[in-house]
Amino acid sequence: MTGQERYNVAETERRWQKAWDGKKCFAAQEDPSRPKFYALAMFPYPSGKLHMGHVRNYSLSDVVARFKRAQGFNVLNPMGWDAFGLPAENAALERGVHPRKWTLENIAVMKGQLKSMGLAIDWEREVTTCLPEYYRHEQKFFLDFLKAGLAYQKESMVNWDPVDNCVLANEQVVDGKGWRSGAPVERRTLKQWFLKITDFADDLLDGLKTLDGWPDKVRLMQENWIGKSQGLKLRFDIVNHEDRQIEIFTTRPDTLFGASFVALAPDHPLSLELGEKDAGIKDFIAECRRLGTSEATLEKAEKNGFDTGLQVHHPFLKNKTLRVFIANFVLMDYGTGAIFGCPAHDQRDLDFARKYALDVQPVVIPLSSDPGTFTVENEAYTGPGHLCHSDFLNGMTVEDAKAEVIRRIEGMNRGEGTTLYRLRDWGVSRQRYWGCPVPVIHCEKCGVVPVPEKDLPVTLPEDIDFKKPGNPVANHPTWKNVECPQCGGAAARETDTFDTFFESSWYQFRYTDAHNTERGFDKAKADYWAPVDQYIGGIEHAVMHLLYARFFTRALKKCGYISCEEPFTALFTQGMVTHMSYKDEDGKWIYPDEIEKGHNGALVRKSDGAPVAPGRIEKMSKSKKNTVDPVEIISAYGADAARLFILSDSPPERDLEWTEAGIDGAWKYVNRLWRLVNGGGSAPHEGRGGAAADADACMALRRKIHVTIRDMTQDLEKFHFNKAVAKMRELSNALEAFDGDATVFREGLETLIKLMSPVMPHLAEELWAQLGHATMVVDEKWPEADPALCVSDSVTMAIQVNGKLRATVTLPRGMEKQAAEKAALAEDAVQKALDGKSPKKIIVVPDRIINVVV
RNA sequence: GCGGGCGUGGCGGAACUGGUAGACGCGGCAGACUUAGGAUCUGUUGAGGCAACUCGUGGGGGUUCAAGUCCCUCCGCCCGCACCA
Repeated sequence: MTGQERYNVAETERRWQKAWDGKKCFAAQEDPSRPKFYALAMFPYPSGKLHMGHVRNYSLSDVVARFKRAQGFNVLNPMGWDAFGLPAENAALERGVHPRKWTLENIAVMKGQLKSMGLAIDWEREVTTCLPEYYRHEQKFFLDFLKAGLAYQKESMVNWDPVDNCVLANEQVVDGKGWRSGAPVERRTLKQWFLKITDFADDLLDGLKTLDGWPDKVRLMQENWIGKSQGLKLRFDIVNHEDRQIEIFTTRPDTLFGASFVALAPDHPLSLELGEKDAGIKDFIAECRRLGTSEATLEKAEKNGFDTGLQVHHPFLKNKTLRVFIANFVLMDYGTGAIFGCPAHDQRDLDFARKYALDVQPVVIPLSSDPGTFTVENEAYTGPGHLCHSDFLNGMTVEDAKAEVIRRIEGMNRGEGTTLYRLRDWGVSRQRYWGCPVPVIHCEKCGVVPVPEKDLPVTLPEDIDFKKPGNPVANHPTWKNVECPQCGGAAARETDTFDTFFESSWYQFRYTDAHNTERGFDKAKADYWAPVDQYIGGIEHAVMHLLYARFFTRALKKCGYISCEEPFTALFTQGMVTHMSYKDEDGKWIYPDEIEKGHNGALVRKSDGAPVAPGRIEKMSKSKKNTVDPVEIISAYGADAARLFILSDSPPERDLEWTEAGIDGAWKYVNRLWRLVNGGGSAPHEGRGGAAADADACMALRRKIHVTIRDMTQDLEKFHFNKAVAKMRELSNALEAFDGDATVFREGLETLIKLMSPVMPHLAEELWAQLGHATMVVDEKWPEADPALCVSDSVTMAIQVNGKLRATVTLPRGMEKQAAEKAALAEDAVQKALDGKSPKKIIVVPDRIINVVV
C-alpha cells in the first residue's frame, strides 16, 4: 500500500492526463484491419467558457469513446469549434474587440477547460470553422453546388430594423422591436442565396426509415418538418373580373362545399396590388408586417383579417360566392399563399369565421351522427366521417371525397392534385461580418460570376467598422471592389456570408482529414471513418442542424465527395442541465454561490444577510444567474467526481438538476473507491483463510462480478449510464463487505477498475497502478462475463392471492408449474388469505410469480 | 397556434416483452468511533396502523387473474418553429 492518507485529486488527474498525452493514446489512424468507431459530440460555440451542458455532452461522448476503445474498436473522437456567429459581433460592438481575436481567445480558454476534463480526444484533428483553412473548402463546395444547380438566388423576407438599417435575427426581435434600436421591425424582401434542400425532400423522408439508431421522436419531428402532404391547387374566378383568378392550396378538398371564405397572405401579390389602390388594405398589410418573420409569432398573434371587397365564384355551386380576405395567419411561404376557409373543420378558420360572422356549415360528420342535427359550435370537427350537405359527395368517406373533388376540378381545368412539402429551401445568406463569405462576384455585364477556384479562399476584410449602421462587410470601403473574372470589368463581391449551419453541416467529414490543404477531406479517409457511428448532442438540434447536415451529406455525395448518404448512423439527444434559481427581496436574480444558510436555516445572501427566496428549477442560464461554473467544480472535486455526478442518477436523455448534494455524493464515492484499494474501512487486504466457510461467499462474489460485467456492458451499450453507475456501486458495496479469498477479491477489484474507467478514467488509472500494474488501464481490454457464473440455481417467486402479494418463496430455478403451485399453497400466509375458499384458477409464470385466483 | 416530449417516496431515479413498485444514490432518523474530517462506519427509512393489514407511480375512467407499463380523457412542465447556436 502507498503511504498516502488521502486521495490527491488535482495532482493525480494532471499526471494521468499527461501520461495519456505522452503516449498519444487517443490519436486515431485509419486501420482497415480493425472495426472503426466514430464517436462525435456536437462541437461547442466558443462563447467564452465551458458550461455544464458542455460537460454533460462531452462526458457522454467520452464514456462511449473509452468504452468502445476498450472493446477493441479503432475509435475516432475529435473536437473542434463552431466559431462563426453573432455573439462575436455583439462582443465587437459592446467591447470593441475584433471578432477574430475574441473568438480565438475564447477557444484557447475553453480548450484548457476541456482538457481538464480528461477527455479521450484526438486533439490533432481540432477544427476551427472561422479560419480560412476550414472555410475555404466550403466555398469550394458552394461553387460545386452552384454548378450542380443546388444553389440559387431569390427574393425572401427578412426582419428589417429601419433605424440600424440592418437585418435582425428572430432572436434580436423583442416584442416586434429591434433589440438595440427599439424601433418597430418591418418585414421586407431581400435577394438571397438558397440551397435546394427541397430537391431532396422525398429522399430525406425515406432516409429517416433507415435511421433506426435515431430516437423515434427526432425522426417524427423531421418527418413533420418536411411535412409531405397531398392536396389540391384550385383556381377560383374573381366575381366581375372573370379573367382573373386566385389560386389556393388545400389539403382538405373534401370540405369544399363547407367553404365560407378565401384568404390571402398579406404578402400575396394580389394583396400587394390591392394595397396600391386602397389605403386601408395598405395599412393592414403594414400592420401584419410588423409581426416580423417568425412563424411562432405569426401563429400566436390574434387572427386578424381585412375584407378586400372582392368575391370569388364557388367552382361547383353556381350561385354561391365567397368573400376574399387578407389574413395574418396565411403564410406566403406555404402552398400558394392563399387558402379557402372551411370553419366547421379547421380551428383557425372557425375562430376567424366567428370573428367576422361567416357561415359555419359542417360537411363531414362522424358516422353515428345525423346531418340534420350535427352542428359545430366552438370546436372544429377534424375527425373521420362521411360527407353531407355536399351535393355529389354526400355519403362518401373523407378519402373518397378528396379524390372525387380533385378528379372533377382537374376535369374542369380549374386545378390539379398536388404533392406539397412544408419544407422550404435553405436560406444561407446572412448580412453579417462574422461568417464565411459567399464566393461569388456580381458583374453588371456578366451577372453572377463564381469566384475562380484559384482565387479561393475569399477571406474577410480584417479592418472592419461595426459602429456604422448596416452590414459591416458591405460598408467596407474597398473590399468588395474587384475585377470581373470573366470580362475584367469593374464588379462587386457578394457581401453576404453563410449561415453558420453551413459550417456545422460538414465538420463531421473534416475531422476525418483535418489538415488537408487541397480539399475538404480525402475521400478514402472520409469513407473509412464516415458515417459517424454515434452522434451526441442536445435535443434542440432535432430538426434544423440535423436536417441540414443530412441534406449536405447528400449534396456532397452528388458532387462526388463522399460515399455515404447519412452522416450519423446513431443519434443520442441529451437533456438540459438545470439548477435552482434564486431571487433576492427586490426580485433580482442572484447566483447560488452568493447564498448561504442563515441561523434559522433560511437562505440568506452571504454579503449582507438579506433573505433570499428559491425560485424554480430551470435550464442554467446567465440571465437567471443559476449557473454553476464547471471550472470551479473540477478544481474543487476533480474531473472524475464531476463526470460521475453527471452520469449517475439522471438518465442522460432527461434533464439533469445540478445540486451541491449530488456532487458531494460523487466526491465521497471517489474517495471511497480510493480507500477500497488503499485500505481503511473494512476492506480486506489479504486473504483470510480460504476455509470451506468462505466458499459460498466467494461463489456469491464471483457471481456478482460477472453479473455486473454483463449488466454494465448492456447498460453502456444502451446509454443507461445512470444504471451502469448503480451496478458499479453494487459491486463495490459487495467488495467492501467481502471477507474471503484474496484472489477472488482481487479479481473483483480489477474488474471494478476496468468497469469504472470510462466514467472515472483518472481514478481508474491511479488505482490500477496502485495494484502494481505497470500498464495503463486505458489499454486494458473490456472484461467479459462468463454466462455460467451469472446464473444462480434458486429463484425467489412472488405469490399473490387475487393479485395481491401474500408471500414470497425461494424455489429451484425452472421448477415445474404443478410443483410451484403446491409450494405456493403450502404457505401459511396463502392459506390465511384463502380463508377456507378453494382456488378457482392458479396462474404460474415460471421463475416469476404465482397468482391464486379465488 | 402547430409539431415533439416528460410526469414514480422528502429528492434524483430503478422496474426486461403487462408479473414482488421504490434497485442504486442523496437527504432524514438512531447509534459507534475520535486522528473533530470535505470525516468515516453500523442500522433504519414510501405513507397510515400496536398489529393483522390498508393505501400508494400527475388527476379521473377503462381492459386484465395481474397495470408505473395497454386504451380513453383531463392537468402541469419542457423543447423546436426556418437569421441564437
